[in-house]
Amino acid sequence: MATIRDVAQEAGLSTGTVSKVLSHPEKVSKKNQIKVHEAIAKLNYKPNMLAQKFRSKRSNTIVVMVPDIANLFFAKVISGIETVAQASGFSVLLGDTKDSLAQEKEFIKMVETRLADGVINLRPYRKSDALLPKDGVLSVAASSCENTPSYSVRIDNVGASVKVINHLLSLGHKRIGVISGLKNNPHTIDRLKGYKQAIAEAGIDYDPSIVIEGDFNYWSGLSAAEQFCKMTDRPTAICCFNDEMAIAAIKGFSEKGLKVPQDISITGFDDMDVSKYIIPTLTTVAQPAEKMGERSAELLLALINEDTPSATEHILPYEFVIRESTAPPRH
Amino acid sequence: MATIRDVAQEAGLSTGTVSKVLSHPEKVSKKNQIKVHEAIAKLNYKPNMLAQKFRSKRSNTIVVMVPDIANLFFAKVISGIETVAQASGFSVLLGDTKDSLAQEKEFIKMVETRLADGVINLRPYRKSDALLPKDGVLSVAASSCENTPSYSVRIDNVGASVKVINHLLSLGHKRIGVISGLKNNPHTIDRLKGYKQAIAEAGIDYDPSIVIEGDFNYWSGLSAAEQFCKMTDRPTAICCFNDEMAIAAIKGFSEKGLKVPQDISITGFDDMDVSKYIIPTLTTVAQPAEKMGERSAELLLALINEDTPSATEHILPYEFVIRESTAPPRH
DNA sequence: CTGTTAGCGCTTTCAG
DNA sequence: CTGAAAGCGCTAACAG
Repeated sequence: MATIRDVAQEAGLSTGTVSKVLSHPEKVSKKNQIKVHEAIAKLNYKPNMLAQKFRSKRSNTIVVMVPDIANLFFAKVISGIETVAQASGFSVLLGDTKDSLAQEKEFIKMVETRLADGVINLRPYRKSDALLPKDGVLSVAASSCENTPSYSVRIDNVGASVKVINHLLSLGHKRIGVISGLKNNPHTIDRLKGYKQAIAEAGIDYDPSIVIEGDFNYWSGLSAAEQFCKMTDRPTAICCFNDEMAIAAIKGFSEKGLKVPQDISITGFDDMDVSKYIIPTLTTVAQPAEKMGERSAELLLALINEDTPSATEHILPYEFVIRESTAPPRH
Repeated sequence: MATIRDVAQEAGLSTGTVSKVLSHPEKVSKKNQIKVHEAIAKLNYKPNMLAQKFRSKRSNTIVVMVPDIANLFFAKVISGIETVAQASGFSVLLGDTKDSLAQEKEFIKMVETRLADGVINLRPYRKSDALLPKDGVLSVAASSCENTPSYSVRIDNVGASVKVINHLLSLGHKRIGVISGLKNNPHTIDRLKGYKQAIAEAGIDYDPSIVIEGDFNYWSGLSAAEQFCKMTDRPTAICCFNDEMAIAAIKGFSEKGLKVPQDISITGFDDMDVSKYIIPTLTTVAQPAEKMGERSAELLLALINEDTPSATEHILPYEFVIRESTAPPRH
C-alpha cells in the first residue's frame, strides 16, 4: 500500500510538497503538481483518510440516531440529512438504537471519542429522558416536540392537531374519538394537547373513554377500532396520531361493516406515501420529513463550524391534507 | 481534552499500562487497573478512537450503499445489517447513492482510503455496470440477481416469479399481464425470465403487448393499469414486479370500476407491511429483507476477518403469500 | 507485570 | 516555492 512517502520519493520531492498538492495545490508550482500527480497515478496511491482525520482532528462525520430505520418517516428524514451532509463532504454514521437508551449512549460516545463531530437524534424527547444535550457533544433533535432541551427541528404538533379537530368539527362532528400514541410519548402529549384545546373551544367536554391509547403501530390501531365498534355511543370521527394506525382503523371498521367516511370519519398524521394510495385516501397532516432532515443537518453543520445558529427551535410548516376519509356524519 | 498520557501521569503509571488496561485488562494487576480507572474517571478521559483506528489500521466500519433509503425494503435490509454490525462492534456508514454511479464511486473510495473495511451494496447489478468487485475492496451484494460478479445474497427471483404465475394459471387464468420494472433492471430481467418460463410450460405464447414497463414506483403502476383498462382483450390477471405498483394497479382498476379480485387478479413482489393492510390484502412474494441484511453483514465481516465464506452466492428462501387479491377469473 | 520506545501516515510550522 | 522535522494519540513489541 503506497504511502505519501512513496509518492514523494517517486516524484523526487518531499512529503510536505505532496501533502500540499493534495490540500492546497495553489501553493505548489505547476511543474511539481504534475510530477506529483504522475507519481500518484503510477503508484495508485490513495491517501489514508484515517491518518488524515486523526492528524487534522476533524472526522467530518455525523451520527444519526434513529429508533427504527424501517419506519418510512425516519427514512425520509435521514434521506434529507444525507443530502446536506454529502454536499458538505460529511459522512453519516447510522445509529439504529432500536429504542434503547443504552444504544443511544453508545452512539453519543462516538462523538465523545472523536469518531464523529456531532449527532442528530430522531427520537423525540423531553428534559426527563434526555441524554442530550451534553457537554462537548454537539447535537440537534429532529422531529422533536415542545420543550426539547436542545437545538431542534419540528412541526407545530399542537397546532396541527387543532387543525385536524377543527376540520372534523366544521364537518359537523361532535363526538370525536382518538387513537393516540403511547401516553408518555412526546408527540402523543403535544397532539393530545391540541385535541383538548380544540374541543374545549368548541364547548365539548373531554371524555377519556373515547381516547384509546395505541403505540403507533398497525395492530394497536386495529384493536382500538374494534373497541370503538363495541361502544354504544360510538364517536362519528376518529383522529389517529399517525397514518399507520389510521390505515389500520379503516381496515378494522371496514371489517365490522362500517364504511369510511360515510359511517365514520378517520384522520391520520404523517402523510406516508401509502396514505394517498389506500381506499379511501387518507385525510392527514403532512410533515415535511426530508426538509426536516435537511434543516437538522444544516443546523448541526453550523454548530460544528462554530457558527451560532439563528434560533434554537426551528418549527417547519406542515400541510393539512384533506382527502376522502373524512365527511359529514350521518345523522 | 485528556490524553492517555495525562491518565498515565495521574495514575503514576506508563501509557503502555494504561493502554493495556483498556484493551487487555487481564494482563495488568488488579491494583493498577483500579488506579487507572480512577484516573480515567477523575480526568473524564475518553480515548481518541480516531487515533486508535489509525494506529491499529482497523476502522471497524462498513459502508452500506443504498439507491434510496426511503424505500421500505432497503430500510429493512439495512436494519438487519445494523443488528449484526452492532453485535460485532462495527459501525455502519450510510451511503445513499440516489442511484448515481458517481456517488457509488465516492463510497467505494471510503474503503480504499481505509475509512471503512468493506462495503455492502444494495443495488442489484450485473457484470456490465459493476463497480464491484474491485481489488482491495471487500464487498458483498445484498438483494442481488443472477450472475452477480461478487459475493451476494438474494432470493431466487426466477423461481419466485414462476411460482406466482403457476398460482394464477392454477386458478384458471390464461391471459396474464405484467407490470414490470425498468427493462434493464436486473430484478426485472430475472422476474420476466420466470414469467416467460412459466407461461411457456403452460403452452401459452408470449405476448409483449400485455407486458407493460413500469419503474417500480406508484405512478407507473397506476398508468399501466389505465393502459390495461383500454385493451379490448384485457388480461384477467396482472403480475406486478413489486408491491408498490401492485397497490397502484388495484387503485387504478378500482377507479375504472373493476373489482379486485373478482374482475381482475393482482399479485405483487416484496411483501411490504402495507400489503397486508390494504383492501384487498395482496398476494405477493415475501422477501426476507432483514435476514438478507443479516446474512450480507455476516458475509462481509467474515471477509474482513479473512475467513473464506463457504459460498459465493447465498440464496435465501422466499415465501409466496396468497391473500385476497387473487381469485379465479370470471368466465 | 510494567516501562520504554518506535513508529502508524499525515499535516504543518519554520527555515532556506 | 520547497524540504526538514516535529509531532497528533495511541499500540505493540521488547526488555527489564
